[in-house]
Order: sequence, then C-alpha cells, then structure tokens
Amino acid sequence: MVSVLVIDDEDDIRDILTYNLKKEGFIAYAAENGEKGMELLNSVHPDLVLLDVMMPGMDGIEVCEAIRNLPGFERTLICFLTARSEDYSQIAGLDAGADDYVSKPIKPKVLISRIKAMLRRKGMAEPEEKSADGRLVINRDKYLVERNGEVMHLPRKEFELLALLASRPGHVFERDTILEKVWGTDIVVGDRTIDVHVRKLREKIGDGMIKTIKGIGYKFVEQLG
Amino acid sequence: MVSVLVIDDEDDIRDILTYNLKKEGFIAYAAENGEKGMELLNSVHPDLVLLDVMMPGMDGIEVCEAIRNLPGFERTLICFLTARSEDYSQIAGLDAGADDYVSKPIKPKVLISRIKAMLRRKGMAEPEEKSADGRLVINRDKYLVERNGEVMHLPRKEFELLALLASRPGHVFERDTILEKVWGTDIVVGDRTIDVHVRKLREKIGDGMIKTIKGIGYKFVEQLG
DNA sequence: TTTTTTTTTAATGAATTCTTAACAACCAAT
DNA sequence: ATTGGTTGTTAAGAATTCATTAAAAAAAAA
Repeated sequence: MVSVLVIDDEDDIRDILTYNLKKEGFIAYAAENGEKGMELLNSVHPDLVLLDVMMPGMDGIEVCEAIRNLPGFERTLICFLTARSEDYSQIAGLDAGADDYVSKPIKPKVLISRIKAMLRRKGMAEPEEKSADGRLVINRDKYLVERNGEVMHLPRKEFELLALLASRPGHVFERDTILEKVWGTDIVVGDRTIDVHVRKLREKIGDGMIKTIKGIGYKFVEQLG
Repeated sequence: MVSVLVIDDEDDIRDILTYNLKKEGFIAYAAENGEKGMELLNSVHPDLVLLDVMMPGMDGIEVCEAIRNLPGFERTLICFLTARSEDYSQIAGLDAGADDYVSKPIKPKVLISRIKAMLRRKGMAEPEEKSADGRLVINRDKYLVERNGEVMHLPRKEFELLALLASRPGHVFERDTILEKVWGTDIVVGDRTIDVHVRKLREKIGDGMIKTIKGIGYKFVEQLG
C-alpha cells in the first residue's frame, strides 16, 4: 500500500488532493505547514511527499532538504507543487533533491499519472540499503541480509519488518505504524503476529538488535561504541 | 547532549564560537589547525565540526575529506566557515561532503540557528528539546528521557505525563486536563492515580522538577535564572 | 497435485505497567 | 487543637502487554 503526505497551506488543495489520492487507492495524509509536515512524516513514514513550494514558515525547499537529510527517508519520493508563475528553472536550480514537479493549477488526473510514473521509476533500480550502524547490510531486491559477512535469506514479512526498523535505528516504531507499513491497512492480522515475526528475526539476526518498548512498539538499537 | 568541535586558526573566532556554543547548551571543543583538529576528533567524537576553510597547513577541504573517509564518522555533521570573499560556488564545486556553509563575519545567532537546523535535519537531539533547567531532554521519537547525560526509559503513562507537563514549563495543568490528555476521556481512574505517577516521575527525573499546585494540579518548573 | 516454506492464530505463562486502597502528612479554616 | 479537604506514600493485586511455543492455515515451490 502506497502512502502519500500532502503538505500545502491551502485548505482546498489539501482536500482535493487527499480526496483524489484516496479515490485512487493511496493512503493520504495532509499537513498545513512544513513543521507539521515534518512531524507527520516521522509518524506515518510516507512513500511520497507532495510539497507546496510557497508556504509561510518553513517553505517547500527547506522541507525537502530536511527530508533528504533525515536518515531513513532516502527512498522517500518528493514531488513539488509549484505555482505557474514561479520560474521552473529557478526551482530546478535550487534543486533540493525532489523527484518531480507538478505545476498548479493541479489537474488530479495529471498528478496521479505523474505519481504512478514516479513509483514505477522507483521500482526499477533499487540500490542496496545499509542500516546506519554498518553491522547489517540489507539487500532489498533479493531479500538478503548480510551480517558480519554471513549472508542469510529472510522471508518477505520478516525482511520488510527488519528493513523498516533498521531504516531508523533508535526510532521507536509503534505497533500500528509497523502494521501499516509492513502489512498494509486493509489486511487485518492479530496482535501477536508482530511478536512472532520479531521473535524469528531475533533468532536470525541475533538477540539485542531489536528492542521492545512496552506499550509502544519496537526499535532497532542504535550505534553503540 | 550535542558536542561541537571548532577548527579555526584565529584565536578570536575559536573563543567567540565556543563561548556561544556553550551558552546554548552545547559541549564545545576547539583546535587551532587541521592536524590538531583530527586528533581531537578522534578523542571526542563530536556530532558537529565547524571548519574554517582557509587555514595554514591542512586546509578545511582536506580536513573535511579526511573526516568523510574516516570510518565511524559518516554521520558527523560538517559545517564550513568561509570568508565572504571566497567564492561560494567554488567551494560548493569542491564539495567534500559538508552539510552546510556559514560565511564570515559570523553572527553567533545565525550560526546557532543554522546548527539547529542541521541537527533537526539529521534527526539529532537538539538543545531546544531541553526542558526548563536545561538538564532534561525529552525525545518522543525514541521514547527516551535524558538527564545529565543519563538516558532512561519511562513507561508510557509516565512518559506522556512528563511530556505534557514539560511541554509548557511554568503552566499549571489542572488535574482534569491531565486526566483528559494522558488518560483520555472515556476511561475513569481514581484520584490517586495521577499522584502515584507524579511520585514515580519525581523519583526518576529528580525532585523539584514537578511542582504541586494545591487544589489545582501540577506544573513543570520554569527556567530558573 | 504434493511438498515445502511462510504466515497467522491460539494458548499459556511471564513480565511490566497501571490502578487501587489504606493510611499518613499537610495545609487552611474553624 | 480540631476539622475537612487535598496530596503523598506504600504495597498489593489487576490489568495489560509481550514472549514463546506449537500447530493450523495459507502461499509458494517442486
């Protein structure tokens, strides 16, 4: 399931976009400014961010740079929403790491097709991911994990769970977030399912890598000296 | 606690920067040239390096590259200090992996805000998150509370209660408000429940942080001169 | 298909966290 | 001092949450 975060200060735009995104089967979230956007980003971990350039407070460029510099969000797609009057080349010059631009006024159909194109592109070359602490190398397209030179294969769910947790060492992922990111929103699984998968992961990658935060969720341990 | 290493050959600059950094709650170190800087880097492992570009001996660019190639310092932030006369684009062209640039003459306030922006992007703890007396850091992202460098884990209710009180130091939260925010509206708990949680918090974060306002509620102490 | 692997559930027990209850201490107003 | 109301403290046991196991169900592979 693909989730999209819309950050725009205009109420109408947010409503139109989230409505159309949901109609297309995306999970849509919205924030009215950069600061709130960054908060939501942390909690929902979207696959794509639609980002208005001109906003009061933290503008789109700043938000984009902030996202690009946030560990764990390297693979998050960013698409700028620009007013027609704004000079495209200027924005391109200020390129802060966005994946695409769409000009206002936004035609929902155009936006959706651009989004799908971005996702398609992203689906092609997937570089290997490294967890921040360097002790674990995660190879996304082969579902392989390397630990101290030892390569092991993990089943899909276990792999996705590990990849999520390891994407931000130290960050506590709530159980809901884990369910949403690994299992999706439509499928319903019992509460113990996560535990069992964590159990298997701990068995395979070694105890102590994944820590339980009782009442909240799980986290991947941070770099230790 | 965030530590910063200043590498600059001018005594005045080093003094001004370390003074301002310490005033802001950072731990500051200084070195007068690249070689000594690299030594200090190894021993103190700072979160951020402020690096003068023009220095006798090893210049800033070289130091930056050296840091970037040093295992264990991939996440160390680097910020160049550049003289206005130096061509920004040239430095940008020589980009050796720095995270930001600040032009001389350096205005401390500008520098501090740039540093905070960098830390925010990097997802690191900011001095801003500190509570009133500067000795408590509440990190919701990691569900951790840090006190005098000692990190501790709090159970959910205690954490939420502390986060609420510390969100507005000095503000008195009524017992009803606390119940509503931390426990929710539907659940009903007895009168002593809050007290017990406050008791446990005081035990863990130290007495004197949370004050009782008899007949009203509780507050987190304000900034003390 | 059959076999194997992966995923989910269910059940039990352990651990942590939360709440209560009883009483002590405190403060302000009689 | 006495009273009434509020908060502090403590310890016990409720309630919640998680770990673990085994086995069933589903999915993938042979």
